[in-house]
Amino acid sequence: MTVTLADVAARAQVSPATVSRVLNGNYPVAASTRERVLKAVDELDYVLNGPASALAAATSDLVGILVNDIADPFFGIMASAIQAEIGGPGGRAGGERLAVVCNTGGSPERELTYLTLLQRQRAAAVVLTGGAIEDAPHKAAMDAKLRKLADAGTRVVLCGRPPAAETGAIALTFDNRGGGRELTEHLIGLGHRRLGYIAGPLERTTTRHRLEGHRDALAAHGIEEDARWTVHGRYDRRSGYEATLELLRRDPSLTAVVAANDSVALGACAALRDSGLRIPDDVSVAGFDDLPFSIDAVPALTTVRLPLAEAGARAGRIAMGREEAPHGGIASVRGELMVRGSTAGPRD
Amino acid sequence: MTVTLADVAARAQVSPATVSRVLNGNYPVAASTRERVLKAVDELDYVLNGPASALAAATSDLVGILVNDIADPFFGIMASAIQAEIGGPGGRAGGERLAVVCNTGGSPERELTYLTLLQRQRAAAVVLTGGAIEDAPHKAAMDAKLRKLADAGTRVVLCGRPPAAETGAIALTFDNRGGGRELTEHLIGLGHRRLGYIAGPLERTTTRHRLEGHRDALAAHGIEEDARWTVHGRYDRRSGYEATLELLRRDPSLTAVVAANDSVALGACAALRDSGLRIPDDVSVAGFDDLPFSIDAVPALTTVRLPLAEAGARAGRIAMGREEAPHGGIASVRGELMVRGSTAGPRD
DNA sequence: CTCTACATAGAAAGCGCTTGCTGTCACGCT
DNA sequence: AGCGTGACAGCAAGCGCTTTCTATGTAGAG
Repeated sequence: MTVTLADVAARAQVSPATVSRVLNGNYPVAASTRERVLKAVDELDYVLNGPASALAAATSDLVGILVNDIADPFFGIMASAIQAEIGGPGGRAGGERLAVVCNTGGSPERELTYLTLLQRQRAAAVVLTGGAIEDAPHKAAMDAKLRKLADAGTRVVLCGRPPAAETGAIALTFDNRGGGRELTEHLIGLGHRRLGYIAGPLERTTTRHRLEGHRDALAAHGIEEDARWTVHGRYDRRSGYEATLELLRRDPSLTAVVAANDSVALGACAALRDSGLRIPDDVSVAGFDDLPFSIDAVPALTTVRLPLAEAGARAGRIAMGREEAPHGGIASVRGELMVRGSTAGPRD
Repeated sequence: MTVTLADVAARAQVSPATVSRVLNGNYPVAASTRERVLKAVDELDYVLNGPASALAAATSDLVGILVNDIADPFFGIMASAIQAEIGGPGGRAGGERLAVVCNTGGSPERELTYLTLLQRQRAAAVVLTGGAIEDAPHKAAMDAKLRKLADAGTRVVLCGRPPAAETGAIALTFDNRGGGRELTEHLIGLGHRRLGYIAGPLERTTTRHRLEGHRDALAAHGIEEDARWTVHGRYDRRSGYEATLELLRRDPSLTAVVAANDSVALGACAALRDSGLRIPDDVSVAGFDDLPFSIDAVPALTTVRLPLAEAGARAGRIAMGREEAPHGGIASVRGELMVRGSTAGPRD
């Protein structure tokens, strides 16, 4: 049968209480006793029963990380950074924590369900990554859930997601709007006047913010936007490919294409090439995020670098209470424009 | 305070046992009673206490997924597929399970520690992805651990990892050797006779298998390998870049470079370009895995496609007991050679 | 040499849930 | 009418651990 605390206690000739104290190390235990206990633990190959201690202590060492798509490096990088700070094994933090990465697939229901599951596990903290969904009822439900989690003592941190007022959640928000503006301004500065924009899914805050930044830039430079210049799609390569063809169909005179993110931009590049257009000679292309592969595109992608790993690490530390939350519980994280080969002045 | 089962029972005017049974749904409960209970649950906003039920039922709904690097799409894709099958929220499987993605960072200790943590949580299943580490003591420790997990009722599945004999683990192994052989044979078929090989870290089984396949192919065609043609590095772009420069330094007459995986291949491409060499005109390049971005390289990468998502899904189903394990507990998953623009006949 | 104080160790009461076993009805059969 | 039989519902005993409170032994203080 499975070895229990009591077995260890018996073997070490001490009470279960003592064994527990040795294992948790927060109560004075004489060195000799401790040693005896440790020896028994080792000999019996004892492994603590997680659920039992969680129940008794009313705390758990699980930390939830919600991501839209773990197969996407955008989330993978953040998750990795968060997890490193959570201090799974190897982390410097004392107690070993288990990071639970939950893949919502961008679905509102799953987002909520995962939160419930985490609440059920009495998670020590929860980090939500990536943009939120802009649906009033869903947002209300999420906020209520977050509030409840926070009330139950779970630390809630938003990483790359807009603040959720009144929920007690700490927010590290990406300045998508600023990045979008800067990127488009760069293109305008190069002389572009007819810019296509491949946006992400309509209902995501990230999509809206980046698009707003783009439009802000256009407006600031007196460029009137043509409704045909914006196409919505998903945040993936395929979508970028198709959207670009659509854009080209609508207005073949576009001299630049701004994509919702790097994957979309790569798809755009492929579509342009397949259409016989050269980058950046005929059409400039810009992405967003600066994922690792973006520099390997040919030509290398001009994009806005988001400090994914840094933000994730910070979110992780805050979740662990190892770093103070930003003032007001909200911090904006800026992106950095990376100008590379995929953008240049228009031909005409 | 927090709402407990008893509170719900009181409100619904039934015993705690009945509430539990309604919630777990595996015991006959009259429809009217069930309704009353559900109503109370809803009204009180009750959330089951995970640790408590895990303790009482001696089972948990946690499933561990061990990956080397969650930021790497190779693992991200598998993790995503596994998770989808595990049936987190939205999964068709009945009980909702929480996937715990553990990032080992390729470290043996962390691998082991995570396994202990999972054992502590009494995980329902554990899926280990990617190659194993070839260190006898570590392998022994891992096997012992896996054996223990299996004995405790945790289903253990290896996905893309060599079988671990006598541990009771089901293995879905990638045929890295076969893929490596096929890839190099393709190059040889094109006429290449001087092939550089950028291998991964020495201590990984994946590295060895792919390299062995490469050498098998060389041997089969009577090509004597020059020791200078193999360089070891990490499985990342950077490493590929540096290794390629090293390879070029050692033997500038190489006409092809075979990389340990696609990221490395991308780095190799960059290094070649930076060295003024054209791909594939001057040097052919081949990768491995066929990650999504590989097709976007210019020229598109010739590589061996590994059915990551399919294998992950299968592993997930097996872990959930939703699919029968392969005969003998071991199945080999083949890769498929994808010939694209980055390889062509040598110039001379 | 007695008394107080401190450092440890143990006893025992739960933590919130599951489940085997024991009722209790209401039927329908003989 | 009597009773076997299901279909439900409840009782109560834990699951394995943490932690408060209490007991004990020893050392320094008076």
